[in-house]
Amino acid sequence: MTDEQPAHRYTAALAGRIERRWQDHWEQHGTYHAPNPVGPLAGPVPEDKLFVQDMFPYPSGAGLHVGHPLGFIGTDVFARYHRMNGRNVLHTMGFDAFGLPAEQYAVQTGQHPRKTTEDNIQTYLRQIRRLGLGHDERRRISTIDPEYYRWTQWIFLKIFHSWYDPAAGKARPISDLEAQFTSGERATPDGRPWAGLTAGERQAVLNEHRLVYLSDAPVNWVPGLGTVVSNEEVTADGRSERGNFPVFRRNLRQWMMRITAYADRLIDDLDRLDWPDKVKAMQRNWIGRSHGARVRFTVGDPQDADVEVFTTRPDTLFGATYLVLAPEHPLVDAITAPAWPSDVDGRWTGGADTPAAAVAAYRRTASTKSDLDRQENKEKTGVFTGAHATNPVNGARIPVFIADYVLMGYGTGAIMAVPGQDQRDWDFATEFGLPVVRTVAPPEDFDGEAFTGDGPAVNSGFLDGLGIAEAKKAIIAWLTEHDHGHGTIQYKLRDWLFSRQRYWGEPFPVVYDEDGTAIALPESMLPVALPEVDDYSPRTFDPEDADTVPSPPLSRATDWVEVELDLGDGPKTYRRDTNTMPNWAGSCWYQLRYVDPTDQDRFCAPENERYWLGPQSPGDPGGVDLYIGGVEHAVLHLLYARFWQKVLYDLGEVSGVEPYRRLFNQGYIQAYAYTDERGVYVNAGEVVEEGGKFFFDGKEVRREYGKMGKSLRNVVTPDEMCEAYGADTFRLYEMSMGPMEVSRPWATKDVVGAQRFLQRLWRNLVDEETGALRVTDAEPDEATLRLLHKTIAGVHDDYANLRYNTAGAKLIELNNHVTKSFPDGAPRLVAEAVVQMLAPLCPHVAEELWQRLGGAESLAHGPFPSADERYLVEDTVEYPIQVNGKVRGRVTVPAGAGQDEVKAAALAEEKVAVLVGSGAPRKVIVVPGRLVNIVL
RNA sequence: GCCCCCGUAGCCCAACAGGCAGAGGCAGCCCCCUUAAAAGGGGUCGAGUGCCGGUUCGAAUCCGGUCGGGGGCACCA
Repeated sequence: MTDEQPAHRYTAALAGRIERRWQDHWEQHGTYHAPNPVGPLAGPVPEDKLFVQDMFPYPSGAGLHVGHPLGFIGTDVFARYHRMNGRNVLHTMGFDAFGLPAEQYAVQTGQHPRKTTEDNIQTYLRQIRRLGLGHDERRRISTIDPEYYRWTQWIFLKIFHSWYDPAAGKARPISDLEAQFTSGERATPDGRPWAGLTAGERQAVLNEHRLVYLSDAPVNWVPGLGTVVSNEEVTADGRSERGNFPVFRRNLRQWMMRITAYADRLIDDLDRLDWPDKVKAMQRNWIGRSHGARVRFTVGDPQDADVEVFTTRPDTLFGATYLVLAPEHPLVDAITAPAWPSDVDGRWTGGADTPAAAVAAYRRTASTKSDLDRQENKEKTGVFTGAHATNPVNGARIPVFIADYVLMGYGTGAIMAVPGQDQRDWDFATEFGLPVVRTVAPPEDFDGEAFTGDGPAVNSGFLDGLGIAEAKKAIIAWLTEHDHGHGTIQYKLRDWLFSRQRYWGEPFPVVYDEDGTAIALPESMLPVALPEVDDYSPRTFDPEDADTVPSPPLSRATDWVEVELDLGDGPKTYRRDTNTMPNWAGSCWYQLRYVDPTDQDRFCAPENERYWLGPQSPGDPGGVDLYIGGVEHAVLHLLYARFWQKVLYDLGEVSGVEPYRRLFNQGYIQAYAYTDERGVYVNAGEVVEEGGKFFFDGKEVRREYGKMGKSLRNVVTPDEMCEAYGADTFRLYEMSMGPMEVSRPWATKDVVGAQRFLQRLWRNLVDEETGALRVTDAEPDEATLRLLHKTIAGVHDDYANLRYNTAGAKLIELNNHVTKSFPDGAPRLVAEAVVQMLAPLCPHVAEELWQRLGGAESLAHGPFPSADERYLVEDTVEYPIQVNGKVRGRVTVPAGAGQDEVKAAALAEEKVAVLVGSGAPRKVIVVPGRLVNIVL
């Protein structure tokens, strides 16, 4: 059938030939090479630059489906548009190739992860090359390349050798801290002079301050993965984000990064970013800053201990009728009374004979509950410790409980319970028969339980009558003055757990001496290469078995682990750290390496960093000009990368405080999937629709909507689309489906619309039978010029604002006009402009047509047409005339007509005149250039 | 439970800062080309904007409520 088609029709086959030709051309000519100010990639640089970046892809073994390139094409169109308009555009793509998925894929396929990962990268590169993305391929990087991770390790060392100086509000070299201790400017923790401490003691003191430190705190242990993971990688229901395995809290010695030191700056600088509000909100929420106070309660009869609580509502202190400690709270044993008071409430004892027995039993039950159980079951439980505390503000004697609704991990692990103003406390108080004292007067008509709204303080002594805000101030001043507490800020954010017990990651540039002291390796020993091992598979465990311990694969590489080094005091034997970094490490700084991918001496030359990523104006945080990716990294990658950027900024290594100035979340391409009567997925490509029902192989199937994936049997690949329609058609279709940020269903049957448009456009310029150019030297008429310039103006605006769907529509509209008005071929003037405007969306066919039109050079660097104002202003305006808000007629008046003129013309219009009748209208509204509304 | 976003022709989507509901594509229908067909050409049909109420001369657009869909957070003191 194809042999019947005209020889020069723009078919998939022709598109394919054109596309391959131009892809080769671009590669050979380095069309998308963006010059740097200095270094190996230096060249003449225009002042006006643009750095566009896609979120670091992981080269999956499954290859791409049509959803993946959506963002890549989006950035490419934006980059091409700006490149055509004269800017120096940096756009490239590398690979985030370390990490669990790569390792799991390798284990599955029985091949070394380096092999599978590198193969996958090749597949990926082949797939994205076919899409015609204008990448500077000199800047391809991969996190698994030792020349890349050498600098990841280098940054780790920088962070390790730093501490956060709260006084300066920034990170400083640890040597500054050491100098402060040496000079006595800063006292040692126990007051001894610095010189009096042993070397080990000094290191221990410094380690307390480092931004990277080893910690024995409880961490998230995932036996099913054989590794620990960070808080950010644990889902709300207490399972691992990857693999969905149970997560257990265990004390393990692990590397942590002190991201909490940056909590305030990470929140405050969000205001300086051009990011979706949703993502900002998620980060604010994750960091969870809350202002409140710490209050000390004396516990015991007589005084045994001070229990400190954190509260965001210190103003309600007079209403605290009991205290609650987390079951794991370290003071519980100390305060638990030897016996119940004689009049103890039966509900408080848990049926035990002594408080100690009750506490032990309660702790046992609590520890067997998973986080999920705790969350799902919001019934309040707890037991009385037999102890009482004294409310510092009024001397009231209040009982102390333990209950699992108080979490050890937040605040101080202890609360003052104010049932009158807190629903959780209300629920507990109701369950246990505890008194309620309202300290904020609810409105008259309030019929709820705890009242959390604002109102005047009551039952609160010197606070009475004050609103919440003033009462907080007053009570904090009182607590401070009487040494019962102080105002404070609390964060939900925890330090970042930075080690993994996996093979496929960056090794730590750290060794341990015979005492087990961690020693950072000197820069000269970087990179610490990942050793080749036979058995790289992680030791995983029964996912439910909490009592297992991690066993890093690197610990089995004994001849790598034991190493003889001269670290200053002669050759000695050390043990290497056998953990690897989390896969987030590589993506924390990759934009810096894109800027200077081949620099041997530094992770990025400062001149290049300033040019591409530096602040552009006072107050500008700096960063990538447009960063496109999915919303799923809102608090993982994006938070970690911001943290590293800030540390590097504090240390003077980079000029901007933020890595990504503007963030844009593209939507997802989703797809229908179909299941048969057994619930088994059937090949979605073979399902047919009939009368609103769906059939596969003649049998009705059920339709569901969601992701595209192998197991759902609904994957459509860009390769298939390029084969069947060509890459330009595919690009155009993806960009036409809707606005970039909206998720939408994939519909292969709709792709033909994009292809028809390109065929029509091609036909307007090229004779389908002979291949000859069909462009004429005819002067376009006025109407065509008006439409042309209106289109140019609109398309500029659309491209600049990522509205590619409407840009495409405007080009179709213009082309339709050309088809109708110029059956003998397009006027050259119009043809050239159309081709130029098409180029960002469909670069191959645009290059081809441009060349046929006589363009000597690639269209990649322009020209791009600009609109002539002359054709944008109309000489006449058609006004719709509304009568009481309904359109009843229309008049055409000169564009310069005054309001009175328009009004007169409107009233004279015959249909309107009939409606208005003889009486005068009550009101006539003339909206200049828009419409007339007559109110009767 | 709390917070955020979205509901416009059969489907995907336009409509800038309240001013004529339709730019574009798919499907449908008609016609042309064709022995025939369509991934060809030309044309055409099609919703009053989820629902209720308010503000306004005028509401898809602003406000309140409600229903439906999607997302985030969730015993964080």
